[in-house]
Amino acid sequence: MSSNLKERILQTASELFYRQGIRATGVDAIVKAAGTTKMSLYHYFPSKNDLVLAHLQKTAEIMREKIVDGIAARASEPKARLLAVFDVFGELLASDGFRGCPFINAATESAAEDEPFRLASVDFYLQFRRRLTDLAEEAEARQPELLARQLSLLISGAIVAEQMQRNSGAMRAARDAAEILINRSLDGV
Amino acid sequence: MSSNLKERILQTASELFYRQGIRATGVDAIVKAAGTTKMSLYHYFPSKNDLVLAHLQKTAEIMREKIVDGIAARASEPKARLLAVFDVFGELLASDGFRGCPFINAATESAAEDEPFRLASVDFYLQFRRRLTDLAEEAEARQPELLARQLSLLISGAIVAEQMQRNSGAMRAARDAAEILINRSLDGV
DNA sequence: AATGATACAGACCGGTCGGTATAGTTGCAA
DNA sequence: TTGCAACTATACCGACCGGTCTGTATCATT
Repeated sequence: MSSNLKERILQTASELFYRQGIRATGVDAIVKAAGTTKMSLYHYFPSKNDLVLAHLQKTAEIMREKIVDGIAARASEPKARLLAVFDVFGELLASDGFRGCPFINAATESAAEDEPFRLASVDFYLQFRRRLTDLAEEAEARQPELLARQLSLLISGAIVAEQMQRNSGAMRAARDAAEILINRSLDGV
Repeated sequence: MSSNLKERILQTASELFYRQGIRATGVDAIVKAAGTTKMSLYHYFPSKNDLVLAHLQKTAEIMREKIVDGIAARASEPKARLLAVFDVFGELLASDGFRGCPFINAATESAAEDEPFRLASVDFYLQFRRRLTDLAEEAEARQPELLARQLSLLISGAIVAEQMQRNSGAMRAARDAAEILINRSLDGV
């Protein structure tokens, strides 16, 4: 049985990293918010970087789950499932603590090209696009890869737009555009 | 005539802010790279925040110029000018030092909702969308605001996609999608 | 009663942060 | 030649950074 202190530290760190940014969140702040001590934190996570990495991996898992479940709960037909992705994200963008995509943010905060948690972010992004490609193939799109890439552009764009300005209806506009692109790619309309 | 030391400091700071991030760039690093001293820097810019603000304003002006000139150099017909925007950005994304959109990055780095340089970023974003709306109106799009917003989503999305993975052809895919949306909005095809 | 794991308490390290103070140097104009 | 402004040089400030240190309290197992 894994320690729940470790979980609590990771949970607290995740929230702070997402809310304030990774660089902007000091180890002391995490320790204080989690109600523990530095020694305990460094017992479970050898360095801040390891903690960041754990945060990104956990977040990736949660996000994947939310997306998959959200799609399944909304639609079963291939074409409708492609559109459901936008509804899932629309809900995420509308939630209170929304501060943009954790992975885009992390990639932006990491200066160097090869920083470990930059790779984790890229990884999530590629996996997400892969998932969209699968959906596009199931829907028998004419160019599944192209369609998936375009839909992912719309989603990423809407995320950063909403991060700039809340309640701008960005995801709604993205969904409308997606509908056109999907129809065009499926029926040639 | 304004001092060229001030210009040199601002220029140096701009490069470092963009290349390494704003938070990650210390005042000492700027001073050293510009070959001057802290006292001179603080003579022209009362605080690092003022320097950041000046950097964003200058960058915004340069970007606006590049976009306007780039469009004018490529097309004159309203519809072609809408598409030319994507070619302009395509060139920017392909340039060597590309590290994403300075304004998206700045907005991501600013934790608080009301940080001054977050507002500067939002401002540029809104002005850009406004410019797209003007182009869409000139092209007699049926819903100029909606079309402009959707095109801006594609562009923002392509920027962050390219930031995650270089030479991914994101802007090309965005352009293809844009063509479909534009045609649809103009001719009802 | 002794052991070992878990966690807490808090001082401490070298280094960097943004920003300031004081003093010295240059070059140009009256 | 004097004076003044632009600029340099450098030491310094308190605060914070990530990370390590010694030591102690708790508690279940043996």
